[in-house]
Amino acid sequence: MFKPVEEQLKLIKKGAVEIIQEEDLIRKLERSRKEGKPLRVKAGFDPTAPDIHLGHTVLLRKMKHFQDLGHEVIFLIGDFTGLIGDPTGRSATRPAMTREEINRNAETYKQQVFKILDPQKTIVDFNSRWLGALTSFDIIKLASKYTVARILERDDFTKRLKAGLPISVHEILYPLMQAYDSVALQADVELGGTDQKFNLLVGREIQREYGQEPQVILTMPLLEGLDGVEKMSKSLGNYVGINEPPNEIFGKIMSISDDLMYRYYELLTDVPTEEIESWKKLAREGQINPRDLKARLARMIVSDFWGEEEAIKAEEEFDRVFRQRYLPSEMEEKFIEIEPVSAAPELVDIMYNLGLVPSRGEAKRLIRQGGVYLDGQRIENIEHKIDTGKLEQVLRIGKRKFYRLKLIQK
RNA sequence: GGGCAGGUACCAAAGUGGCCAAAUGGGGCGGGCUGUAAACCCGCUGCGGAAACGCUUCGGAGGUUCGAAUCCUUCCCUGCCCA
Repeated sequence: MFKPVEEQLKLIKKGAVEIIQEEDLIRKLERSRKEGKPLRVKAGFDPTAPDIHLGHTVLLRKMKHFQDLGHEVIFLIGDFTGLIGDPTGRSATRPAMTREEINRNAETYKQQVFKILDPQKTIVDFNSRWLGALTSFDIIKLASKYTVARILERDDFTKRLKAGLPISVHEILYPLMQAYDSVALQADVELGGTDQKFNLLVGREIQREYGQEPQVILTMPLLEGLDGVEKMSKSLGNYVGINEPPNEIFGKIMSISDDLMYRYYELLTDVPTEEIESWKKLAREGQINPRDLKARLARMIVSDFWGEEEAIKAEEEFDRVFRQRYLPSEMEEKFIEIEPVSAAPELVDIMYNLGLVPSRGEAKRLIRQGGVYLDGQRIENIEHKIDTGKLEQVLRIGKRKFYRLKLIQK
């Protein structure tokens, strides 16, 4: 049933940053093979942001590898810990989520992750199931198993402490809660980004405290966002959501730097590392245009989530709009009602009233800076009035936003 | 509980009675260059106004003053030291 340990290990290690301890993993794999019992592999996700982006898929792809090897993968939704808020990055107090919201987010989550994971083989669980059932007594008992000094070793905390930023008591509890998840699930392996290393390690210690064999931890690199510097995250706005329309995904991938492109190949596709390296060389020598490599990457990523056909369509559309400078094949339609007698409306008002810009000032700014076009004609005058004789015209704002304006005579 | 230092725009951070819609950097947006690259260069970045200018902003509330981000009172929040 299970492949030889050596072979499994090779797939597991692909792309991983660190495995602690590798010997433990080998031992667990050997035992699992001998007893015909799959390993329990856990990875936790925050329910407050059910929008999965490419950054998450690095981890999901690793989970998939374990599934393919026949192991039991637990997709853990941290609905309880989510209420505490992960100490990484201090956001404002989170509003308490209702059960319905959590369920709804969980559904959204599932629908998205199953684009990568095998739904038949994935166990979805919620940590409120056991964390919510802990009594104060249980929590104190749990808290007694770790020391403040050790918690404060954590890099985020050290930094915040040094910078004079607040750390709330409940945040100190966060790693312990996450660690307890591993106890409750009797996890053999826990996966996470490199930023999770600390939390994952606490899991090992706490499991030991509760008389369990410590889990093996495997960390995956954090995917850089579109800017190529910060890690991909929704709040930084440098992300590609897997639910985004094919054209969007394609366009976003095309806008990344060449260096980042190779990184994405590495972490988001199954293209072997050696091949990526050889492309790099060919591109440097001018034998391939990096643009073509990038288009290929974009196509691969789009087809992961939307299928081959959509990917090809997205590429065609991209070429059409940005290489050949044609209009997009589909544009959002906006309707404008015109009073027959009154004067023609100003473009600024139209942009503002349709909600395309946040204020009239912004609309004027865009026009002054030459970023607004009507039917391909750059508009220079901020007092420009639209031609009411044309019942349909194309409004372009900046490089990417196109709208089909339709006038309706009242 | 006591003492001290702070809270400024999306973020960081200057500003300590009028010249402050508030320096500077980052981010964002627009333009240029291009491969919709990246890097780089230029511009913009509270709201209204063509402009002049007006209006609303500097933790909250109140006050002093012709005039407050700046001074006073009070409340809330954060950090440090002491207990």
